[in-house]
Amino acid sequence: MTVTLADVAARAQVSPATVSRVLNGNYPVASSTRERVLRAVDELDYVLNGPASSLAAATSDLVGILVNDIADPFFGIMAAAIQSEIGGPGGRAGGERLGVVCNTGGSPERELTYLTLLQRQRAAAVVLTGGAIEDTAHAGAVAAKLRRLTEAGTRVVLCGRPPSPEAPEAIALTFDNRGGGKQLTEHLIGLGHRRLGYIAGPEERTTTRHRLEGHRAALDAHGIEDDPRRTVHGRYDRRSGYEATLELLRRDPSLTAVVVANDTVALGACAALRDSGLRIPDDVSVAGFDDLPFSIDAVPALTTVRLPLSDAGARAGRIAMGREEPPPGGIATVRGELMVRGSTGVPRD
Amino acid sequence: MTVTLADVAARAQVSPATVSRVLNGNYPVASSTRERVLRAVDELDYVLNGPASSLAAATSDLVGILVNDIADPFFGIMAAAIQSEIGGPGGRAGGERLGVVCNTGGSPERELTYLTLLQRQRAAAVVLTGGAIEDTAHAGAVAAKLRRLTEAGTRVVLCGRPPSPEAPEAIALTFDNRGGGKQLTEHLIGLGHRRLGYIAGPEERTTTRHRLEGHRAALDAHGIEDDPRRTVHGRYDRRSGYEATLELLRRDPSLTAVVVANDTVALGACAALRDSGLRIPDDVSVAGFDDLPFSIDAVPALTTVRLPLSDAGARAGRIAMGREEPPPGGIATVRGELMVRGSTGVPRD
DNA sequence: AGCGCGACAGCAAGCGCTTTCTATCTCTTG
DNA sequence: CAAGAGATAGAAAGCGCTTGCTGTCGCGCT
Repeated sequence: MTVTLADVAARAQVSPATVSRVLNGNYPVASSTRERVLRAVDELDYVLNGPASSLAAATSDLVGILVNDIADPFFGIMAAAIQSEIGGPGGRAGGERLGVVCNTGGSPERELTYLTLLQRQRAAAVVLTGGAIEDTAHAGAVAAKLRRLTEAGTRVVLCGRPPSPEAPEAIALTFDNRGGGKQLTEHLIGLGHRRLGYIAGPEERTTTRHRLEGHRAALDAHGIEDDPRRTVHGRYDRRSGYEATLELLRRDPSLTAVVVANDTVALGACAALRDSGLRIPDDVSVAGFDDLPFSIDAVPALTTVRLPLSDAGARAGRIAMGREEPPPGGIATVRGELMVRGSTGVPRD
Repeated sequence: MTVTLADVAARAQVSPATVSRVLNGNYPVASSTRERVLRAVDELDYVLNGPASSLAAATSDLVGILVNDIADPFFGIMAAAIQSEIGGPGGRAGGERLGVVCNTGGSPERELTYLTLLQRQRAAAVVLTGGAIEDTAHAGAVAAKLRRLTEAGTRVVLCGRPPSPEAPEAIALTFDNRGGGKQLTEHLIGLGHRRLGYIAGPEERTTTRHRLEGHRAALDAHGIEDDPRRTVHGRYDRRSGYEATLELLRRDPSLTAVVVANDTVALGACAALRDSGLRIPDDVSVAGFDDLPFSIDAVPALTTVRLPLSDAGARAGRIAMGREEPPPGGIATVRGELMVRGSTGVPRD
């Protein structure tokens, strides 16, 4: 048998109520009593029964963090930052919460399932990270779930994800993907490039769309025609970047620059260019996005847009814990910073 | 008020017991009744109360995954694999479990706290990944916790972590770090290197120690003296690799090869060498460990030891779910595979 | 001296589910 | 055709905790 509150109470010669109060510290208890109780807890090696506690108190100490791909440092970094603000001994005592990260793998069903599971656990808060899927039905279902969660007292925070008009209660910390994409392409145009390829992420994703829109806005602003054949979609992985680059090169060998969905994909693009006998940036410039840790180690180092992943995550975590005021209007835009490095240069000839 | 089982029962005109049985599917229910219940569930948009359910059933559907650094793909990849086997809609219906990853940040206290939190939640299983901290007191405390968890019916699996003699109930899938380290150094020795630097991970970590032991075993086997000045310890990050390399070079500029704790650190080492005007592998060969996705994109591509992170994680996940037999004796060693690539070559002159 | 009040401690009523034990009812089977 | 075997459904007793409500003191006031 495991030790229960009652066992501790018996040992400390007090009522279960008192033990509960000592443990929760939300009610006056004489210090002598408290000590007696704590000693008993220690001696019996008592561990609170979470489910029972959550049931009785109608709240739990779970905080869910949804990520699209936990193996991707983009999410890993955010998740680490969020979790560090959420609990365990990282935060100060009192609100000892269990920050749990759930990997949706980018699948709509899994996203919904996790949300349900979290709702079932009566989570204290939920943080959704990264781009959303742009499917009306799915977006509606998610919004409905978020609304339900909010109603049930769960705090909902979006981190690096655009606000949902259908779930306005959710606090949103959005990345300025459009602005970042624009900066990147403008940088390239400024260097003199006119024939730019674009390797986009998966379709139907807000992140993909926004970055691409920024790119197009830049082209447009400089009167460069946007040839649709110069854009290729793919997954957010290295392999995809490799293949997309080959495809782009096949379609138009005269490209002088390639703007890529993110750094991971950009690495694949670089590999494809090298394997095609092209030098970076002499023959083709390459630009990534996110500024993940390894990007500076690419050879040449990747020009990219740095997103303050860690800061944004930490802030989202604090908001989720109710430890920081939400931004006015419930929405804040987080900007990226253009990092010009060796992978971009003036076009050949 | 949120919807309860009783509400559903009323609506479906059955008893709460029947609703529970329909939901759990562990008791015969006439299909007409089942349908009526399911319809009611749907109409009322009912979501089970997890804590109540866990309390009554004395089990929960939580599975904890402890990682040292969630921002590190090494852990991210394992966590993704474990989680994919654990639940959400990834697995087949029935065992819908919430796989939650907890980031200890390599801190002993956080590790223990998370273990307690999971114990409190009456987790169904716990998977500990990555190297353990070699501190007698802490190891003892962890072992004690694991024993308690096991006693309480929580399945405990170690993935990429050596078995603990004090907690023999835990199933262990260990990486052959020693063997991998040895292979790497032997490869270098085979190429003709005699003055090898070694950049180790943090001290007091099993992974660090084992890889280093493998390195030394190889040196020893070939009669090469192990000059302690050729070994530097550091953290598992890029920065640390950069600094350690500079230090190594300062101590002995005649080094012709550097064996590094892992790929991330190796990237930093490469950067330091480049910044020092040394070519890889012409002047100095570099070898990493783990074969993370970006390692092949380093220039030159990193020679390293590939660990089947994903496979091992998946297997650990299945074992944790009781869906696969544990290895005989509860311990299995997972070997790495030497990947020879461009970053290692014959020594100069 | 009599009261009121603050500071503690305990009682007991749930929280929403699971599950054992029982009660029916419908079929087989001898 | 009676009786035992299944197949279903319900009643009710918790699971271990939290918390509103009741005491019970001891003490400062009037």
